[in-house]
Amino acid sequence: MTATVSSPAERRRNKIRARILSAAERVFAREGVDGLSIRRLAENIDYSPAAIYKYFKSKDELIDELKESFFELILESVHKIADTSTPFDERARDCVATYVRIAVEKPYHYAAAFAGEAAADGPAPVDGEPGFELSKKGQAFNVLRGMIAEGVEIGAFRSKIDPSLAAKSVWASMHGLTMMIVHIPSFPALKADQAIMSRENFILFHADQVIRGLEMHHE
Amino acid sequence: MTATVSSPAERRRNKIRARILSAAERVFAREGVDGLSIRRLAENIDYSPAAIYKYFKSKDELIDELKESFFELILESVHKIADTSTPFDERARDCVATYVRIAVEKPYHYAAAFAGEAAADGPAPVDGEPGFELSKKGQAFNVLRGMIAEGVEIGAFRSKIDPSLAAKSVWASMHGLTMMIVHIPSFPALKADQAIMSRENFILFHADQVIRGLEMHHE
DNA sequence: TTATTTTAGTGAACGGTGTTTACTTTCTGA
DNA sequence: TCAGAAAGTAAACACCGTTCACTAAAATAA
Repeated sequence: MTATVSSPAERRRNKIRARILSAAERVFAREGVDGLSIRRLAENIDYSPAAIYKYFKSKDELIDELKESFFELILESVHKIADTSTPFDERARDCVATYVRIAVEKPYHYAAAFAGEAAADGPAPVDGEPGFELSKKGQAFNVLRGMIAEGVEIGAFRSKIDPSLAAKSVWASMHGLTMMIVHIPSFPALKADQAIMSRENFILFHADQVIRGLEMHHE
Repeated sequence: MTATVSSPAERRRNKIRARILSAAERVFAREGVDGLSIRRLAENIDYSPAAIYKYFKSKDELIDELKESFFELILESVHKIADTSTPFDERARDCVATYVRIAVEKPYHYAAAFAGEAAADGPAPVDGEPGFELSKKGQAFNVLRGMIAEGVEIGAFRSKIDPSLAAKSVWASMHGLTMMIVHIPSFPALKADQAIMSRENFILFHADQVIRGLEMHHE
């Protein structure tokens, strides 16, 4: 279908670019941004350090691509669940829980995806700013907003809720849990004299808690 | 009252240590952990870089002290509100909102306080592990747990809630909002066609949302 | 007071980082 | 075929945290 617009040279170039990225991905997933140095990376793929700069403007740009494709993974997974036909409550809970689960599997990716922004590429786009809607992160946010709008429509959530606003609040809450788990390996450990809750169950508990904040109160 | 256990030498030493810390604090608050280099710091206070190591074992140790005294500030502020006699609902909301406000005033401190842990000093202590109760972070957590326990006692919160567990969930939610604001300067921006909510109001909205998750549902 | 030991502070170096520049080689399009 | 672009490199620049051998000064013991 798609005409082969790429020349052989171009294809070879993309292949090497991809090889660099995949080598970077391996190191980054295991050791994070500090463990990944241009020099080590270059040695891994048998190039000189300077060669990397023929393919990427900077280390930041390289890592940005890793982060973006990581969020693509999250987006796919969440989308898959959002499109299910399971009952709304369950679906909503699974959605947010999945977000956390995937993120926790690649802690360095997730942490870096947020940590880098303030310093680097200038202020990161948020909902309502150009660029956000296009980013994978932005698309994931839109899925979340859609679900909340659906909840309001079917009467599960309070009617005065603004989906955009609520989505940000829910996102913040799930982001917080994720960061906690990512940064504090033993989270959520509990005192010896109390019932120990597994991480998986805590994720569900937290998701329930967050969703409950949106629900109708029949008083 | 307190006997002067410190020799003149010791006092002078502490004074220089404090001068190093305060110079570090200034740079760190403005430029974060990456902007603060031992070499720059040494130049600021007219010492050689090596001199710093007579007072601190490593850069990490120095920064740990900045983080700890930052959380002392948070703890103080939250404690002050928790001990008020204002109505419970309001008090709870102010408590969590204050946590976010203080954190946002020193974004680099807050981010570093969590980001550093996974890599550096070994796994950070959580509730139930030795060391946590003593840290300022741990003490702040205990204030939060106390408030939730009070809410359960007076019947404002669902009775089946375990305060320790719920406190972790609430903490995660507020942590998430804080991180969002810290990392994404324009958070929570909204679309042009929607009502724009100020950061301050969003913090309160989020706090309400989180607390609502704990409340009794009268169905 | 003198002799000894501890402490404060330093300059130079080690091994590491991201990045740039000047240069050569290789490939490609006309 | 041949000019020009692109791929790749070695060497350097300007940083970084940290250590080590060393001197000078202060505290302690005799």
